[in-house]
Amino acid sequence: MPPKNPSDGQKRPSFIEAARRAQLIACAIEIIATQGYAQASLAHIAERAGISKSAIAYYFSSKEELIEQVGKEILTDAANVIGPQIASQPTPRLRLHAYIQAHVTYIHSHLQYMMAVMEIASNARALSYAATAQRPVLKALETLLRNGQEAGEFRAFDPHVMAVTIRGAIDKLSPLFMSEPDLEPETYARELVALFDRATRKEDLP
Amino acid sequence: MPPKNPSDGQKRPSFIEAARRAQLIACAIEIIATQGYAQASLAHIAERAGISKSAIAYYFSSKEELIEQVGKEILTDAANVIGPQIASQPTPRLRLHAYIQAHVTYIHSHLQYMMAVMEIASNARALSYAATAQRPVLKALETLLRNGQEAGEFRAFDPHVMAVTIRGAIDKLSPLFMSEPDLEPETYARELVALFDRATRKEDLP
Amino acid sequence: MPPKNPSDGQKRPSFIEAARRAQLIACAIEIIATQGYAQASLAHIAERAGISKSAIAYYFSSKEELIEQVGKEILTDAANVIGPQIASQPTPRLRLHAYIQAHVTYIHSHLQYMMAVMEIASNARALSYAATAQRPVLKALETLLRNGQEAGEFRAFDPHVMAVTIRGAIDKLSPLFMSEPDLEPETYARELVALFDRATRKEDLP
Amino acid sequence: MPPKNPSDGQKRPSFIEAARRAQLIACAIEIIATQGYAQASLAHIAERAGISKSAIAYYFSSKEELIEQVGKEILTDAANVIGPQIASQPTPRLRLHAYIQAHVTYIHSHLQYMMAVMEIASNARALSYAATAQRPVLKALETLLRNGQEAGEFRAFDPHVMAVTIRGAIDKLSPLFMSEPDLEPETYARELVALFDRATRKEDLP
DNA sequence: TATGAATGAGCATTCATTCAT
DNA sequence: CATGAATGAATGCTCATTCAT
Repeated sequence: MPPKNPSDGQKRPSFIEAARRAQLIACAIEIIATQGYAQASLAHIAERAGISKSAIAYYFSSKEELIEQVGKEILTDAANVIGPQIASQPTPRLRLHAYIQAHVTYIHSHLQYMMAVMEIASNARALSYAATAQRPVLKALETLLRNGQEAGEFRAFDPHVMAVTIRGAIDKLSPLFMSEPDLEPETYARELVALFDRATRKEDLP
Repeated sequence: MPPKNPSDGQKRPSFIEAARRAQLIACAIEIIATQGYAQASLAHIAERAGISKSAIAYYFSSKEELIEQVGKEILTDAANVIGPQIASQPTPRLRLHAYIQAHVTYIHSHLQYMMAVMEIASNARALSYAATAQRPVLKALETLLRNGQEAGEFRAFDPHVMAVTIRGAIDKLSPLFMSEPDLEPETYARELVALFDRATRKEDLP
Repeated sequence: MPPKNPSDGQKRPSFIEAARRAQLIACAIEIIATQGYAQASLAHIAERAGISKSAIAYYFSSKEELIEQVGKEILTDAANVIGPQIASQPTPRLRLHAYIQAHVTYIHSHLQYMMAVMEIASNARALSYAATAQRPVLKALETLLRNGQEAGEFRAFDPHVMAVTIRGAIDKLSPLFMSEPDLEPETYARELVALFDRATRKEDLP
Repeated sequence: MPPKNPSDGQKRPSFIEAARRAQLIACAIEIIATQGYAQASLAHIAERAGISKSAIAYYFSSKEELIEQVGKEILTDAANVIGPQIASQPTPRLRLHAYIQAHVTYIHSHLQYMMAVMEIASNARALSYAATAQRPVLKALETLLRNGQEAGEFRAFDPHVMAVTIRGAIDKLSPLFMSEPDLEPETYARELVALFDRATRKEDLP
């Protein structure tokens, strides 16, 4: 039962263990993304990983934990890549542009991950974090928008409505890129930035 | 929208059949919307309908068919209600306003139906129509937008991007109204109309 | 799902259902008694009954319910047979004799049932009724003994200790008859009655 | 009775082995007694012992052997404590009194051990010794009783029946003290001695 | 028209055991 | 001396489906 003391100081987390966990998470992502959450049984995941069902139990105390790790893995990576791109921008308006731009780029290049995380979000009603993880994301976006309004860059829209709509546009990206693989993300991002720039900007801005 | 009550005990064999089908569809919607797709087993549906599990097989050749009928029922009703409201508008721009307005209103007043259809869409990957049903909807919206551009009402955006984004905003409505029951649909609709009006309109329009 | 409304008025409980339930209970008893509680998996029970595992689920909502029914079935029958024999006696002393006599006879002739119920009692820590069912039995015996003391038939012993000891003697019967099949129950009963008669009776009685 | 603490780091290979074995046996007893036989998986035992599951295999060839050792350990200790107390008595009648008295006292002060051994006896049907271990105990008690009869101290009862009944009374003690922790063992012992003294003694004795 | 009965496949999980290191 | 890694078997349970009546 290795996953006892994850921070044990000296003892390295047993390289092979980390590898297996990563492998299993990767297999789970693959299956969820390509065949749907319903097909992501431990048996299927184990089969794809080429190990036995019980080996999964050896690394994850339950299926729920595995799925949670999958979600965390993906969302953490996304946040690490996208976050800095937004934060590096000097003004709210540019941050909004970066917000959209970064999301489009990341989603296009991590399609499988994104499909997986969306499958999990919609199917894992039982999983606690699935529902809760979305709120802070929305709140952060609302804050960005409100800052823009206070800075005089944005017009007087309802930040909640605007934030929800932007998230709606972003959440459409995964299935979109999935069903239209030839879609160019750069073009799409430019269009989307323009769209929300017009939707948010003050009348008298250039 | 409630299934016609089978009060009239006439001999017509197709009547009772239609009633039963409607009843089963209604029960399925209820369960899917309130308890999630995973809970919508034939056993649960039959139990709620007060009939035997095998009776379902009599009216629907498989669970898949039942779920498909549920989807069709809901989407047909929505189209019947929303469609005319859009069509009655004289110009593309007003049609877009009506498009958004009608969707917000309909979704807010048919939350259960909408939740059910979204549950189905995300969980029933096997169902063929789930993916395909979305295409014509999107195409119609794109046509509306293109008409507006041709009529000189809209600016030169990519109709595909815009259509997807509008659909994204609309698809967010069900979970939104679900988690924030006090949200006023009129206010939300007004904001959303304003948002996309700015996103679409020509610079030199008032 | 037949086990819904057990008292439905007209509708007979579907003869075949009663038969299957009885058959499954009988098979469970057999396995538990002969091979031990640990071997009484649904798979084994189904195999012995010649049906599929899922058929068990059709008649019993869970394994726990099946086991509970087994326990109830046995204890009810035992109470129905033994109870009247005790109650028919005019005095506490004779009731005690009948108590012992009836238990020895019943257990000897229902060895399998008794083995099963004891297996269940010791292994089913989780099953609620297992532990609780023993208390009233003991309390009833204590009352019998106390009545005998008040009637002047018994000496001044602690009824609790005596009751526990009598139950201890009775609980030994099943494994005893099991391991010594040639033991004559009549002789054993006579000895046991004599034992507890001396243990309970007043000095000055004949 | 606590496992000898392996404080002395000497080289003798058998010492550390004995310590580990004792430790594992102690952990097994704790778990079996407090959580039941069903919870006594090797994983749980290893966890409580703070070692790995596979280390158990190093000291015990199988789970069965471990459990057998647990049983032997407990029964040996009990025999060592109780045996001399009985043997020290000069007459069969006093030996019987000591037999009961010593058992009550030992069981009350070693409740956990006794609970463990009873759990094992009822759950580990596969273990050969479980059934066989009881026979010599019973035979010894029968001999004691027969000696008393031959010495003219006891009346002419069936020694087998009496022995089984006395064992029945003793086997009831563990669950009794468990469910009624305030029960005074001295009082209980006195009552039980009196009970069986009357059950065994000759009529004409004082 | 409707049901009760039954099934086989699949599910997540637990367990004692084995083996290379 | 001890562990981490892995497994196959088994368990209780759910489900959509089938079939005779």
